[in-house]
Amino acid sequence: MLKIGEFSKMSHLTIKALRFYEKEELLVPARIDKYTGYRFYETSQLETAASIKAYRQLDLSINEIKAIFAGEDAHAILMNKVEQLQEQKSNIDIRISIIKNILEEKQMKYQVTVKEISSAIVYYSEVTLSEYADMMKYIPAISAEFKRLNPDLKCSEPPYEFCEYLDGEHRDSDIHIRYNESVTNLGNGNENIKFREVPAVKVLSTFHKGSYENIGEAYTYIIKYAEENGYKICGLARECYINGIWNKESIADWLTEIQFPIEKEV
Amino acid sequence: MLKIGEFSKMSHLTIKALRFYEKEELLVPARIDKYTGYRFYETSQLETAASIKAYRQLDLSINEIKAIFAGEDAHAILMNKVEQLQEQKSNIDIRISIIKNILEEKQMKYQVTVKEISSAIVYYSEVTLSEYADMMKYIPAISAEFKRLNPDLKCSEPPYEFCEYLDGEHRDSDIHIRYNESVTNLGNGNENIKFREVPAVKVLSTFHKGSYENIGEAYTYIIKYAEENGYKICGLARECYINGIWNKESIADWLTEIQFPIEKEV
DNA sequence: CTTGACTCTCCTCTAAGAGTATGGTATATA
DNA sequence: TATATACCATACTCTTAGAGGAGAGTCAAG
Repeated sequence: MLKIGEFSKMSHLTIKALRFYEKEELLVPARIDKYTGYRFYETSQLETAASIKAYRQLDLSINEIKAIFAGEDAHAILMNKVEQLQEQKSNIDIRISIIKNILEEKQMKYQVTVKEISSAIVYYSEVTLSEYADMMKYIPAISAEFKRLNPDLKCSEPPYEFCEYLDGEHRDSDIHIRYNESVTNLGNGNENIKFREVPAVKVLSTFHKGSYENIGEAYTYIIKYAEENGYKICGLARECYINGIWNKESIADWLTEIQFPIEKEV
Repeated sequence: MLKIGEFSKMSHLTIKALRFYEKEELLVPARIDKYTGYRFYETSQLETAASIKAYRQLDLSINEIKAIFAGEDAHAILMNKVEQLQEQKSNIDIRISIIKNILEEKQMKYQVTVKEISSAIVYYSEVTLSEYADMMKYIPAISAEFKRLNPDLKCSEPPYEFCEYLDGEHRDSDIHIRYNESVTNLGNGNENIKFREVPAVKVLSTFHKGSYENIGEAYTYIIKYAEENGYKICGLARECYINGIWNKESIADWLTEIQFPIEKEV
């Protein structure tokens, strides 16, 4: 009979771990002294101890080991574990790729995140602007027309409004855009204003601060980021206006989120 | 000013996470109502929220993010993180390889673990046996001679005794072996009994149960295991006698540990 | 005034032990 | 026999990054 310290040395498991395994009923001492509470192990229990240690080194949880000891299909459990490990590995690969990407850039002006956007009902309107600056006249006009047609229809809270650029390329004139704003229900449209449901989607998101002049950088960055980290863009970018001339005096305070729908992580 | 629920929706962070980030002083609401305790955020804080989210997706800890926000060298932190992730990945690779190895075997008779053996002083004796069965006469004789030479020298508790096979191949006769037993101090030797210090080493370990007849299986298994999982064997195998004829009647209860020194995980 | 939607704080829970405090036990020595 | 030391016991807290829930206060609409 071995006291816990001796058994600990022979099994190369810590005393803490041995006591813990007893509590978990994974490795119960052969005898426990009734009066002193001292635990006594048999050398034959070294085998079980070694099994536990081997399984733990494979990253199996205590419960998985218990299941194996209880006679559950060890093969299935191990195959399952391989899958888990593979997935962990591919997650790590993505992270490494992203960090390396950031390190190469030497600066971290843009932080890109993955978000799940849930589906929403929006009213929308398409128009061709002669120049970018017309946007700030166009949006209030659309918004006003929507309100006139649907005086009782509420916009979502918090608001979700975004612009899509339909040309698929950057333009300084004749900019064909679609303005969207999320609402609670379908409403009345006309030739300018229509309704649709935009489906739930994953997006790559980043925030651009300040003037719209150099917002192109954010687009460039996020597109490069997607390419280099294995995300596939599967839709038009959404430009979401959070702060701008309508509520912030200082251009430095303007804030715009850019979202790129993606298919899935590869 | 946005209430926590609104800010949560816009930032795609949970309310729980936002309150947690406040407690950690990572993202403190722009204003907290003195009487109600309600948190109010500014839209401009979405940027910080996005940064936190981006860093979390890269698996940076809260403390690392705090360090970056506090102006510490983000580059260094990220490079450090890449190293961490690489290491995690190679650990996972080893585990996957081992599990696949096990799955191919279809049976799991042997569990292999990695152990750190600390350095020890041993007395040892080398001899050539005409047959394997002579071992059980030889060991008690050595042990007796050691005691005669060193009546006051104690063996380690718990005992650590092992045999090394010096031939580097399996033999049925003329077996050249070295028997070692760990003691607390150097002692008196002679032409049969010598002392040395065996250095600390990592070993692959497995337990063999039952008769010595088919102990070769354990050797085969562990060698194959080492090869297939990138461990490099860097020394003679040690056969450690735990239970045997001297204390167990039933052959089925005999227990032997086999240890293979390894260099490092590749 | 009530209802329902929000929000608050405070508590516990996660995995697998490590660390520490306090007190009992075994054994060797003086 | 008394004690010093090594060992063992239980019980508590701590680790990550929040999630889940209880119970109570707050806000806006009807």
